[in-house]
Amino acid sequence: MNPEKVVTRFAPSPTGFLHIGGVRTALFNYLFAKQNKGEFVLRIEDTDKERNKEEWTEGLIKDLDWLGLKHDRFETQSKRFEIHKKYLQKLIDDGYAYISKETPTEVGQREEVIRFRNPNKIVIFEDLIRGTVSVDTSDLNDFVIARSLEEPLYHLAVVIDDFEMGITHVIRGEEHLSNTPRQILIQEAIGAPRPIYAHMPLVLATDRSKLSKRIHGETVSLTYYREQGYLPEAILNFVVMIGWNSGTDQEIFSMDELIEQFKIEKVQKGGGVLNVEKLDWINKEYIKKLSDEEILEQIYKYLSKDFTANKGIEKLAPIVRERIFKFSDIKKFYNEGEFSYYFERPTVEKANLICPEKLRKGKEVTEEEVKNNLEKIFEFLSTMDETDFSAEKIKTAVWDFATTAGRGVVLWAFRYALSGKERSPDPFVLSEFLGKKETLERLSVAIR
RNA sequence: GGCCCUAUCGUCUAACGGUUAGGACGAAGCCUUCUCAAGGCUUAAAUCCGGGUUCGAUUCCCGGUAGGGUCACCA
Repeated sequence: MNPEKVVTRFAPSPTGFLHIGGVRTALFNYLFAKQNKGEFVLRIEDTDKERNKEEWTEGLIKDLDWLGLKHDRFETQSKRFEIHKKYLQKLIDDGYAYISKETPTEVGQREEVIRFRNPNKIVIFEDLIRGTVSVDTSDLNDFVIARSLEEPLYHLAVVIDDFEMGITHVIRGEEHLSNTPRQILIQEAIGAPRPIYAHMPLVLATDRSKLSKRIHGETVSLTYYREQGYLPEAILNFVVMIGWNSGTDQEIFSMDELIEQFKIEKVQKGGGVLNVEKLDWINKEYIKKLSDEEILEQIYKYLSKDFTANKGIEKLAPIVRERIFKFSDIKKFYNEGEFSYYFERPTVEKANLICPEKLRKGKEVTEEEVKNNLEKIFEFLSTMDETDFSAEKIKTAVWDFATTAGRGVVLWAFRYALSGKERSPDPFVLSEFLGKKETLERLSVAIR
């Protein structure tokens, strides 16, 4: 048994929305902690007073909560400046750091800062993902670790907090790889043990550059995906697949499966491009598992009251579920008129009742013929029981005739008469949806 | 530019040094109850280049090339 309890942390700075790459970092930390029965700490790194905003912190917490990545402990770095100060003073007293006179070159810069006395050595560390990394710290110079005793900077605060919070594994993005040597230097100066590092490959944009809010816009924030109607499970599932795989053909994982199967050693070294089409596919896989009620809830959310007030709206749920990749597609389909014919009579162009050439199998089809076919269907359906007007029953009633007369020709006209669309669900599903009375009326309109 | 990291289909990725280089998304085509969706099947599609090591390199080593990250009194 491991005598030391695993503690990981996700340490964002509250300077903006949670980034999709941040989602992945948080997830990896979460998974690693959970699979080792450890602790997952959320630490807000807000030492930069200029750029931080309280609202971003709230957003971060909400986002993580929505994703279901619950933290076991919450810390705020800025509240710990007394502790940082204590260490800083000790570093100075021990000669590891010194107060340095400066000539400010930018506004806000101080005339005195605290610099770390660089021992100029070669730092070698083991990375769980990358293996041995070796860096000569000489060219780092005596870097600044605090603006003053009360104002610690990132590197110092991180090292002290990781130490004091008992962080055993630092799992973070590759952009921090080059920060690690100087953090190790500080660690050694304060006598802190070295955590185990794991630097994850970056999530890349289509052009293979690092995904950044500034360059790639809103599509990097979690908020965007939530608003688009992606499920949190799907986002997590998608993001974990960038840079990691189970070694099997499995692609859809529940959180429990991830906690069990995730292996940090199997994480890829190279960065991975965010592929929205794959996200769509994964999301659809999750949507398929949703109940009618859950789908209906989204229909209410994305569509106007006028529309959702229609009687029978709940029957739309199974149809919608089959067609959408993400919930915002509901709105999109609505705008494209995909739902119009369920509650409103469509306009039927006589010429369109004749199916496209491909489906006619070389035969000529006249309007007269189509009209006769529809009359036949009308007759079949007229004899049916109004209370047992199911897709299955309707199909049975019409099937033999359609087969004899030519399915393409008959069914196209039947479907088009009901929907007025070249694309729509099949005529049986539509008939059931509309009910006997409305179905017959639409048929007679088309015949007339 | 210095330092660091990386390199298999368009994308995400499999492959004890020995495979017809596998899967998934996407694309194309076919089938399934007409269209769309779903489902099934099929096809196209990759080891960056050059040297080694080895009987044999996608795999190990070196070099090149390309890409990325990072070089703050931000995190």
